[in-house]
Amino acid sequence: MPLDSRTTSPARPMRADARRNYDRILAAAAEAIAEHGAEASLEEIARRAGVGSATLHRHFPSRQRLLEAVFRDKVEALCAAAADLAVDPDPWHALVTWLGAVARHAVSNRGLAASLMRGAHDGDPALGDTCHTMIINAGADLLARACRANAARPDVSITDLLKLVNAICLAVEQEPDGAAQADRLLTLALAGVHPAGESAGRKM
Amino acid sequence: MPLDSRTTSPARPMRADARRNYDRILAAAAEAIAEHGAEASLEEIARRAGVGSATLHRHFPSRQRLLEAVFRDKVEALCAAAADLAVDPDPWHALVTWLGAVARHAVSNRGLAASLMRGAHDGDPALGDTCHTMIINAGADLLARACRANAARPDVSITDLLKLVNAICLAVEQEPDGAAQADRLLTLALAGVHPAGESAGRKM
DNA sequence: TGCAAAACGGGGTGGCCCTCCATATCGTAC
DNA sequence: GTACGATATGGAGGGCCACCCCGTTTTGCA
Repeated sequence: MPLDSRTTSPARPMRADARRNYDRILAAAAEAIAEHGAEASLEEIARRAGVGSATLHRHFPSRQRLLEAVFRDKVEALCAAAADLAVDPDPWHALVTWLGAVARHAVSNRGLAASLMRGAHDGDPALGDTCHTMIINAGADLLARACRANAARPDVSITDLLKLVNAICLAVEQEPDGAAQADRLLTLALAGVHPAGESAGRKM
Repeated sequence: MPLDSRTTSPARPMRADARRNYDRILAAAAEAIAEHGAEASLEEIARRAGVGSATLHRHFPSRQRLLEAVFRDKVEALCAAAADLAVDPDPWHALVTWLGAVARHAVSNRGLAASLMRGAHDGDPALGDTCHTMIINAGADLLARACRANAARPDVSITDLLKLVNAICLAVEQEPDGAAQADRLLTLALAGVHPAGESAGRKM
């Protein structure tokens, strides 16, 4: 798993000490975020990692960057899950299952939802494959398949769906039974509020 | 409009200077929140109001309290709108219209959504009629009417709906075209993602 | 082994939230 | 009008934070 482009690209490899500190910070950040959420103190992360705060800021110029690095492997797992589901015989079921998985990850990794959402607009434009675009690409296939099977409305975009999922997770993030609530709300949103779902539901 | 219980209840009226500062802080907070969202600096609000930070903290022991005071009249407007819609001949339309209004308010008053959501659990329990419960009560009637008319699924609660609305607003809050996106997502969630909305949409 | 480039981190700056307490102001009783 | 207790004030200060500067150390290559 590439931790940083410079660790893999031959352009200019990281120095050994830099690499070591990078990894330490990442590990400390994962711990801290699990405990205190995405708002964890950067200074405490540096302290835990045994590096100066300047070193943390040099490796990760913004909190967003750090979150992306920490969550990258989790995001990759989601992308893999999407690939697996791409062969599910029921495209709608595949889509719904995957969105549920996204929601579960987002709820259990506090701050993932917010982090991914922010990535959409105020992240550095230079950063090509952020977690955000990775997830979008993974989901787009599932949605396209569902559309082709006429199982999803054609005017729905994957961005819409992911925003909905992230919105829900963001909202229930700090409730005790977040996972259950997220599941409930997501099901509700996907099914619609109308009892039989006839077209009246769309006239709004 | 009651600004503080002590301004109306005969128990112990506020002193004139206290009242003046209370109003100034409220006005400054409204300005600051409109500019910087609900995370606006409390110190800056105090500065704008021309009072010391201690005075702000005395009048509003928590940020939540301040937000509630600022948003109270807006919330009251929403409650009034709900009352008006309660006589709409089409209960589903009334419900949807009202939720749309809630969303519009939440988007245009950055932080309202988050503020109301937080009010649900970590607000002081002593605070009886928070904005949160005011809105819940207002919406419950509309939903009940829609249910009675078989226009909304009976297993949906007003809490679910409001959470959904707030989630959406929270998520699109800092996008440039927030209002449009919120509308889009809300419509989507209410209608469901399925094209015709047949029961498959609910099996998830 | 020598040395330039790369990386480091202590400490400073400025911001934030919140609290204490000496001081100023208000409302009332006379 | 004045005196006085209750009430309200706000500046100073503590603790925490993000972020940056720059003298020092480490690294890796020649």
